[in-house]
Amino acid sequence: MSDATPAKKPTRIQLRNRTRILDAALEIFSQHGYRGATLDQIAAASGLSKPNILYYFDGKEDIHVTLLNQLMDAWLAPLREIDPDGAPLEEILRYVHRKLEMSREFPRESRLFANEILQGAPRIAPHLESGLKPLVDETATLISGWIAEGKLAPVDPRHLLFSIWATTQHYADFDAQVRVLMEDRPVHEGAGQYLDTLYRRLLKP
Amino acid sequence: MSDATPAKKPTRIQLRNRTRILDAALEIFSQHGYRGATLDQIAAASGLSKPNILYYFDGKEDIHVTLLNQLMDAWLAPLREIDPDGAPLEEILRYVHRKLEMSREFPRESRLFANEILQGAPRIAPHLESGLKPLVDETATLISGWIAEGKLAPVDPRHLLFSIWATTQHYADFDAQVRVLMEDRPVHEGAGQYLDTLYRRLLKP
DNA sequence: CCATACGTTGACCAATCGGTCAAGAAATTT
DNA sequence: AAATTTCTTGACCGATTGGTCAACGTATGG
Repeated sequence: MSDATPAKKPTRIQLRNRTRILDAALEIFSQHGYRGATLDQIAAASGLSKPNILYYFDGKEDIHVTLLNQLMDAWLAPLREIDPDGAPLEEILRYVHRKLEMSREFPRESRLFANEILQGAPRIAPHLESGLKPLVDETATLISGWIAEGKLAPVDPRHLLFSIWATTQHYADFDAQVRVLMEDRPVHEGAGQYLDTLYRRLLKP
Repeated sequence: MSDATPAKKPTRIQLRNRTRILDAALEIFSQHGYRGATLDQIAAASGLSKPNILYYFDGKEDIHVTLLNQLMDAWLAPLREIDPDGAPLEEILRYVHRKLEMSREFPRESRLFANEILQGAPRIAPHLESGLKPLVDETATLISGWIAEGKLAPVDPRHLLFSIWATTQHYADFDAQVRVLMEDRPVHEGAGQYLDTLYRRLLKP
């Protein structure tokens, strides 16, 4: 986006170290939030010195913003993959399972996002407005069309999306609570089956 | 609970100031998280000086723990009010609406809780184990009984509770996102109607 | 009205924070 | 292998943090 620097050619070392830093930062930020994370923690987790980290990024906020930018793309991808020409119910269910899978595979990303929204989205608000909102509007129109054609039971498309996000991301964001309450039970399998039932019964015309 | 101090008689002033501090702290903690909140912010918000705050509480963590303790009670109350002798579907739906109402009326408490769980529940874990878990086990047994009697459609009771928490608390915890996507639309009314439909269709035998 | 406990605060402190800098170590180019 | 760019870091800095303390008000009961 705002790439003012020409940034001619990223060295092997640059690429490797930037990746290391971002991975360590994702771990720390998602665990402690923006304010709770410290550069020293990120330095320790990445195996680099603090000044060295500041050599690759302009500062703490720069690292955080970079992470959020990367995150938004991955976050929106599943929504983009909903096929307007597919079978409506199956398309929605595929989206649900995809989101649930992301909660299991990328819990740190989910928590990073949750932290940011919880604090009022101070750094990601522009992305919500310019990236997420148009896509949600578009998807809502698509779903409304499906409903009008009688291919889905009538529900508010936006609240439907909210509930899908809430129920799937819950397993990543509230993992600490889920783990206490589920003890040794297998969580993911049960969740997949439950959510499938939930949205199938809701949406079947 | 762990009231080691005799604490003979709380003065009028003590009660008033402790309340002030806790209210201010709830505002600050829920907005910035534990680490993001500062005693100076809490002092400013409560209208007291920082040393005065330390006169009423042993420290930052003491304030936070006190808030979480108060919160757990309020959090469990609706779950306790599910009537084993009531009509199953209506009891669950009443619980859903009650939780949604709490998200609207006490969003700060919801966000405080979400923050704590997101960080791995470092300070509230004991309460989850000793307070929430037994109650959830009990409720799960109750719901399983209702299902066995054919009064509810068969679903995993624990995942059902997770989805209720997730969908209702979402409107408080992700308010920043919801507000962007809903613009001027009335959020709460639509949410109530949507969730009613969602859980009615899921649970109707 | 005064003694004693309660309440309040400005000034201060050690620790930690994000960030700087100069100087040296490794690569890379010539 | 010399020159030049890239990479790395120990030492340091000002600002902020949670918390302390001595001194000063203020309520209250005898």
